[in-house]
Amino acid sequence: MLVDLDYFYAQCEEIRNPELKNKPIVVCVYSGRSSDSGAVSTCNYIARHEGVKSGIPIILAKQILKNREDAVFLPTDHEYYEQISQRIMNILRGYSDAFEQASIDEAYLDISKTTGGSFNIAESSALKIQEELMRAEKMTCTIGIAPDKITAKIAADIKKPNGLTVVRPENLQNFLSPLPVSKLHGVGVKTNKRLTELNIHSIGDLARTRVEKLVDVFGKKLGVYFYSASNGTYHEPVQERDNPEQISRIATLKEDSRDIQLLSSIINDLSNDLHQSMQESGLWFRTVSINAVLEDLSTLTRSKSLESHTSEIKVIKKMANMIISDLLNEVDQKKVRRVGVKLSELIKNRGQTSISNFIS
DNA sequence: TTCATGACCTC
DNA sequence: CCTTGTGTCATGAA
Repeated sequence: MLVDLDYFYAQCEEIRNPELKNKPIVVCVYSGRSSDSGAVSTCNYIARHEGVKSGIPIILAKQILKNREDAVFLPTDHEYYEQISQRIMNILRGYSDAFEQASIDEAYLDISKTTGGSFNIAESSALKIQEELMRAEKMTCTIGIAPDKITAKIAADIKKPNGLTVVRPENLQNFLSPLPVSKLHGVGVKTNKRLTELNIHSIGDLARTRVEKLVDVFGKKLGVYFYSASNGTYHEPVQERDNPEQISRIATLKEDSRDIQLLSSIINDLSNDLHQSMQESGLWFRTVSINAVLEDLSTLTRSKSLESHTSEIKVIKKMANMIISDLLNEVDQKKVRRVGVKLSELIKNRGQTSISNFIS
């Protein structure tokens, strides 16, 4: 079962302030370059019906909604959404044999045992979940149920918001085969184009393609994945995600620059933020990366690794500053538009009690 | 094998 | 007109 919380950030805002419920709500990530620079994170369905969607520039959303005087534009309040998410995830976990939170607003539940494999029982569990989330948090969600994670996710996409779609094993092939390959998790614009060039349009087309050919074109992992997912034989288990692999912060500069003083101070802020978050979760790092988006929107990454893990803020700043000055030299005249710091090769530190310490 | 990097994807 | 954050994989060099 895949549970997807509907238009999550915007719905959180509706819950905080129910008066907004009959207005178009647009939750925005403001970049600070100019008053309305930035992009739309999420919006409610009233805004969607007018043509607003995730990812478009805020200024374009304002254009689209210029005749809706009731439109509301809000900045993201991640802490608040996180609190609601955590409470809901705890409720959902209670319905599952195994639980996997995929993002702030999505979770997979293995319900094989609790339902004894019955899709009818699964369907009524889904309705119960929807009732409970409404009662406890006033939140709607959309649920997909299927024999595997990939199909459950596609199923949830069929009817939303507040929807429920069940794909039973006997309908699996018929459900999947007519769908466009772009419905598959992992097929974005680029991959879709490559598949189209191979005359592979539907998931059925993909299922009929020899796995050797897919591996040839897309590599081992993706090729095998496409083959099993399209044939409904993707059997990856639902499993709790452990510590993150990496943690990063990124900022957009007020204006493009290559002033090392300025860049350095931004990097220090990002480093402080990262360090705090590492402390809270008891993580140590071994690799520091700098990600830069230049004025021409090209991006590049540079990284350095230590011999052993550490949690020292001084080390983050020192490495990050070394990398950024090298990087400025490398790109000679180009200015920087955005800069980010990433810590990776993470481990849970000693002294912090956790299951992972006992495993290793 | 490990490291560094870019491409791509998702939300 | 162009945000933020997390993750996977392929590739080539060390």
